[in-house]
Amino acid sequence: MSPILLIVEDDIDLANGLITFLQSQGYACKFCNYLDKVGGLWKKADLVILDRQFYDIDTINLLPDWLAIKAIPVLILTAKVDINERVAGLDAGARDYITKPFSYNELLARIRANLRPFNQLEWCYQSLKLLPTQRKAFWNDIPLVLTKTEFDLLALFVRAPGRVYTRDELLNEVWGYQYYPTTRTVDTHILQLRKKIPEITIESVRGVGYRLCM
Amino acid sequence: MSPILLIVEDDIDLANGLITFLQSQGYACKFCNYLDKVGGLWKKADLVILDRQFYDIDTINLLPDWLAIKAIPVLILTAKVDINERVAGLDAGARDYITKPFSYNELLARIRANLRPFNQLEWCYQSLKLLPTQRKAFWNDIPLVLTKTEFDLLALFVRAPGRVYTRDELLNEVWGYQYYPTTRTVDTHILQLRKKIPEITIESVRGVGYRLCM
DNA sequence: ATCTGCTATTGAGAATTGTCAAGATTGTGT
DNA sequence: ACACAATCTTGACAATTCTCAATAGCAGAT
Repeated sequence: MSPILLIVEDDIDLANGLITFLQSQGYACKFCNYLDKVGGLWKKADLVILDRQFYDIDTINLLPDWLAIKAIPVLILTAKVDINERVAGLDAGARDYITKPFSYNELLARIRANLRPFNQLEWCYQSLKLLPTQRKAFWNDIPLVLTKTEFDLLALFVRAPGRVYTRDELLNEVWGYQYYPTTRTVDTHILQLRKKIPEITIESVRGVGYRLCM
Repeated sequence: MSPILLIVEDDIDLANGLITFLQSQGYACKFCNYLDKVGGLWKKADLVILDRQFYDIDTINLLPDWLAIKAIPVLILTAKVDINERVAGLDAGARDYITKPFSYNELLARIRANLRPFNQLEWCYQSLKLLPTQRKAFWNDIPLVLTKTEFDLLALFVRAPGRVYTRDELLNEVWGYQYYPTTRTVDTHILQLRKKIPEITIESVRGVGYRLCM
């Protein structure tokens, strides 16, 4: 399953070039040149390439709101080379800052570098260790017996400890977009996890969803 | 508990300047100019600033081994500006690549960006801190217990301190367009917030609405 | 002084979540 | 093809928490 890149750019020619190149490198690309559609696409992306100057709007002002939707790495693309501008961009939540003109190869390297944490071989949280490729989980190196759904659910939480996932988000991420069991199903599986690994705390956030405690 | 930075650098003068500056910014620094000691210090660090050219050694060749000890963000510092060199650095596992001469402020921003966990975006107002993705709120790092509605309401105010929201605006933003309880409901929740966080001032603007004071 | 809008408090009802057990589905071995 | 086991889904019910409207009293504006 190849990572999904979201490209937010007002210059369609530049975007087209980018998309062609990135697709040739095996990335699925979504393109957006309407700001009001960014929010919807953001949810489905794994990494965002964001043009800082979007017509007359400075996109870093919108960045915090978007990151609140889903915290994923953002590479800002810009013509501004001023250092204070870079600092502002990074402090707004961007992972990286690339000035135009840029080399495709460098962009690619930075995409790889920022996507890397997502396809790590090993996820750890406290004494909990997950090996996603082997689909094995351990508590203090003692193997845990988890079903497929339980593992997927736990993996999602471990990748972002402390983050609150709504039931809808969990259904999307774990069960997939096409299939919608009732939300009771989520609860039941959370219950299972809590039973199987009493050492970890999965908090309910009333009215919102669940969170793995930090 | 301040983050620990490991500085691997052969130029002691440069390192001293860096360390002085970074310590003044609240980071604990460890310095290393013997490569065989890097491994030991690596374990204890939260982030590494690595000079690419260490005497006659290209440190990116050692990077994968070090990262195997512990996967932490590495910022490479270098005089090499060539793009292929940057790509090589990032592909070796570095999170970022900074070319000399560099600005202290930009370095700082990149340290912050790389130390910040993916989901740890913050909205701050005075001693009030909100983590939107975690839906957690703190006053002076003391956690506040807020319900969903209270959190949403507070988040709205914190994102625009000083701005006056009318009751209608609050109903739209927090409760959603479709649902209209009486406006008394807003008052009740404002009251609740004031009770739970006496330190912040939510002003009533008579005849208009409410505002978070600056 | 009067009126309008704000504060404060309460309890009923609504909504959400925890828990369990039964039924449906899938996978496995014979 | 069959039986058996493991897993997933669902609905029911209880327990809990939250919301919101109604009320009364208060304060500022004109």
